[in-house]
Amino acid sequence: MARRTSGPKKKLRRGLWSPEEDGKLMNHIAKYGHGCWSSVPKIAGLERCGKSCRLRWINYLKPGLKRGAFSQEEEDLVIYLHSMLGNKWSQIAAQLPGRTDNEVKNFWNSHIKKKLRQRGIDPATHKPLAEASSGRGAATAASRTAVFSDAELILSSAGQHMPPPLTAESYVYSRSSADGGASTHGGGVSGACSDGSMWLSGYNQTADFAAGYMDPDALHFGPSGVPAVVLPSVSSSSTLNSMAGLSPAATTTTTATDEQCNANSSSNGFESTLSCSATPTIHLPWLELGTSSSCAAAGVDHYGAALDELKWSDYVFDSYGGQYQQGQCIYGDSKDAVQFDAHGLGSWCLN
DNA sequence: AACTGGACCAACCGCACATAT
DNA sequence: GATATGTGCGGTTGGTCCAGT
Repeated sequence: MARRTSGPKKKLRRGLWSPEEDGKLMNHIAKYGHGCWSSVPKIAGLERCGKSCRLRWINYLKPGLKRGAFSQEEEDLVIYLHSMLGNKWSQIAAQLPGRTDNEVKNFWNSHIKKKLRQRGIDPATHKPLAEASSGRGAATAASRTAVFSDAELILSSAGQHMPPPLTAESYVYSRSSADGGASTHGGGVSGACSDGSMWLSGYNQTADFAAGYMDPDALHFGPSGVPAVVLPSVSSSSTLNSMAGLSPAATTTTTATDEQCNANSSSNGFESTLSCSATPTIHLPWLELGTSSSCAAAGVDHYGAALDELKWSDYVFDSYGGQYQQGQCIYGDSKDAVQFDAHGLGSWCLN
């Protein structure tokens, strides 16, 4: 962070970004990478502060971002991760390929909060509202710590910018059998490795790695050679049991089926049953967890926070390897829209 | 048609932390 | 060690859209 003498203060633009500004920023980053954000606006000819450029890039322009509504699986995963991590939006977003912390945060505040309240669940504590309002369930991280004792204690002790370490108690949704069986659900695939660890796939692996969402070092290969994120094997479910114990309706049963990570939602969509082989089946009335998300939830992989370690120039020119969608237009109807070609270099999209 | 209120979301703000000088 | 600067994060704000009246 070299110090620089700032020149005369120039009035900076604020508010929404124009397509022209986006084009300038994308062209600049495609050519030079962002390097030092404070210098980006000057070099790129933008009347914005570096911070604003960084935000615009991260939240809107960066390749690989998903736009549009959250899927049910994503929603379930957000709820689960929030129950474990609290308002650690960046960590939550790291588990949702293509989603940004800002997007997750907005989605939480505008959709999920309301949804949970309608179901009588305090979105801050993930406890039933009555209990949450009785004092014991004050909306604090401390209360969550009490609920998710062993896992949460470790999570909360982790540095703010560091992904939490994994413990057996942290990820208790699935204990895989050793047969390496796989199941598909909602576009995702999960299964068990011979060492008892869990694999999960279903994302666009190339793009995800390129964007830094997943660490290739964390890969195992599932059946058919599908690269998958390896999740730690688990042998206990104390945390989930404690979660289940929060609700009078919570029950645990044991299933002896070979089904991997089944999930059944009751007809009213209020109660979900997670069922993994040789695993206690956990009913979480206040968590509507879908199948893939239940497995994905188990994969709060600590590699996700490597997300932004990669600079644009790194993943465009090294990792991306020309995998970025050719001809993708940020502004579909704009003549000024920028495309990224196979080498991640910007070009103008003329419609 | 005009107004109002709520929902949604992009962007800003303030703070904490890391690091160079 | 003190200070300045850069970066990242979470909270908040404000603009836009849309349905309801």
